[in-house]
Amino acid sequence: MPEDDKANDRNVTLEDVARLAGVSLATGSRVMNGSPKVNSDARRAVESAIAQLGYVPNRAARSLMTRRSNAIGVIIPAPTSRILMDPFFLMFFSAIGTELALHAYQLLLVMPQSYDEEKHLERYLASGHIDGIVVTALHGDDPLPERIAARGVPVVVSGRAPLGARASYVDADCRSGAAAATAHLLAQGRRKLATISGSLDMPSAMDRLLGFRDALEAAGIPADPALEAVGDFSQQGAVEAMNLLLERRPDLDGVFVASDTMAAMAMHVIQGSGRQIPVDVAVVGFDDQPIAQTTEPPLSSVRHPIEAMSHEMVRLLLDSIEAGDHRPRQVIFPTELVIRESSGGLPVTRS
Amino acid sequence: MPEDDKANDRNVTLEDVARLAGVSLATGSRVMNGSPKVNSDARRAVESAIAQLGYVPNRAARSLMTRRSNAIGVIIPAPTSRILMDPFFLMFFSAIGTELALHAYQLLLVMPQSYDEEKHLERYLASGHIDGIVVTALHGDDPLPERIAARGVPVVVSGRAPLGARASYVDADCRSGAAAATAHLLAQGRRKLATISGSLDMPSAMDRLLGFRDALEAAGIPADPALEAVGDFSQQGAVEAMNLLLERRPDLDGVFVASDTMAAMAMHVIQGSGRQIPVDVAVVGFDDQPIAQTTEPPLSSVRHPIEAMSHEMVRLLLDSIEAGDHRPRQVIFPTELVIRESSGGLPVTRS
DNA sequence: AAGAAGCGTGTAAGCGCTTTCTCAGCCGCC
DNA sequence: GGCGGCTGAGAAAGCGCTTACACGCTTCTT
Repeated sequence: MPEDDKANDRNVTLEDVARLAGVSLATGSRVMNGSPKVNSDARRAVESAIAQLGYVPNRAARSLMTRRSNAIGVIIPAPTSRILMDPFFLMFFSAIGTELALHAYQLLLVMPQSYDEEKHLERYLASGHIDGIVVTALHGDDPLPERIAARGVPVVVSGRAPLGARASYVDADCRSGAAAATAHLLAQGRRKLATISGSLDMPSAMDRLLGFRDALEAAGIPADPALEAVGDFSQQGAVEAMNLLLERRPDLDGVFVASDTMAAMAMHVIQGSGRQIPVDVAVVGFDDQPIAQTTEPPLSSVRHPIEAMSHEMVRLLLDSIEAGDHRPRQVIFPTELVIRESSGGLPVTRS
Repeated sequence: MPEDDKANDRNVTLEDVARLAGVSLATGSRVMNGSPKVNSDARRAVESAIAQLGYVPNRAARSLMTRRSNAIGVIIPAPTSRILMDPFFLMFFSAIGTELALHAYQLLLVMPQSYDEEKHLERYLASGHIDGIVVTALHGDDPLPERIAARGVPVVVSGRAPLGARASYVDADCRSGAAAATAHLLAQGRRKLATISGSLDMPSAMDRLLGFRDALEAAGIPADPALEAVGDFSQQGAVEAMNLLLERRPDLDGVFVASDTMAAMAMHVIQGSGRQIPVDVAVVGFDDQPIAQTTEPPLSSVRHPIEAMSHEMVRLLLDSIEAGDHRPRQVIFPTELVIRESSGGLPVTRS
């Protein structure tokens, strides 16, 4: 109570602003919405009144009129999913959230498991509380995006959307990236290449595996199933997969791992077995997350632009919302191989 | 367009429900809000109309009247913060979100970095768009909780709140937990105990270090600064810290690590150095996350009830919101030592 | 010089809901 | 049998905002 301008009983309303600026409510509203048909004197008066009063528009009232919530929902899969534990997600949330805030949209976290029935979730999503939806970490052919899109709510999927879904998606060209990483290992003279993949029911995991095979095939090296192990994007899965690979093919000389998080664990296993990286075994990861720069030795990795992709997802969504154009679009971002010491390539000069 | 009940131009409103049920709007509203003064016949009629029409109340309209948003904001620190990468956070979000959904509240993610000025953030938080706020991962004495509380918005801090802040907090008794873990190592006959701590500007990290020291002191063992290393709750920090400890005191026989994520990494370093766990070095972690059960050997850890704590946070917040009682409260949860193989204690029987 | 056209502004209608106020109907009471 | 008290339900007033519409003023047209 003493020092602060303490919660006023009533918040400042647009009417207060208009009164102070000496204009009508309508003009005040027009200024707030950047309408072009308002005299610059009036605009300035309103703007200064807004600043002076610290006016923040009431979203509820605005929503009621515009039939928009200015909120987009991010659906996150069950927490039991080990994929969710990947730091990748936090970066993703954060990029999406930051971009949304720029457009004065709110980010709502939606947890499907808190709805007892799927119907409830769908109904909630379609009830106008959310202007658009981001769906992540889809397993296989989840029907949710299609269902939501069918109800007229814009949806954008992170990663490839299930075939035939009326949803946009943004993805990285994982397959090419994986192929490039593998080709890079081959170019270092490695011939016994293994891979640790993610859960194969996720398109992104499958793409990375296919890219790995592509590169081997292009080099005329026959595929060896014993050199392919499934991690599930979890740390423990990676440890198990790496142990399995070393046991099955002790003479392997290179590994392509489908995520940096898993790659870091695989490196520890390799080193724990007495092998040197990259001398005995070369390693390339995927995602180019911060951890890639701090492993010992630093980890070569395939970078996909999380920020740019997140921004693109937001752009697609807002476009769709604001233009009312709900045709699905696909955007694929190129990946880039970042070579560090772990793959035995030329170390990049430190920047 | 073909198969679905497609987005109707107009959503179902309470008026539609009331008409179908043959009652007035007011009665419909009373049923929605569980008012006791409504005849059971009328109530049933309304309820069946709601089910039949799939009515979902319009939050905006409701907010406008009640001056509540039925949303609570979770403030997440900068993504650059390495702490944020800990899976702990996802579990935390998920527990909070699930609990909120039960109470028909929404979870809003708020990212401070997307506000160009601190003023904007505060103004936004205080403008009635959010009924209550959860603040996490505070570094040192962040003034934010106090500022927000001063504006009359209920705040609950995860972990100890800065001294003097008018905010509630929920924390685990980390100090006792750490002491118990350390005492357990001592009870195994270990005498050269090291610790890897978190960033010491975080109360929870400091508490764990203090608990470690408490137990040593209680056992009459002099503190040895060379046996204390600071990780920063990151994987890489843990690797560096463990390497440092082994270099400084090659004969150490036990380590207490302030998080399981770090402990898992420390275990790899220990094993990579040719030492056996628990024979040569016993390890105890903190958090009892899923990873503790899948390390090799399984990791002893200090469990704090994330779910229960998250629920308590939500409870405090909703109490405060609904009762209008903004007096700060503190709730401390006890921790529990979970003994697995890594500490050399008796292995628990597999369940 | 009178009407068309355009610009900037104000007036007022509502968005879908909650809640106060009012009142009809019914009980039991003296 | 008239009256207070009680219960349940309806009418209506907004909550703070956007926006269609109307309107006065200036600037062109022919």
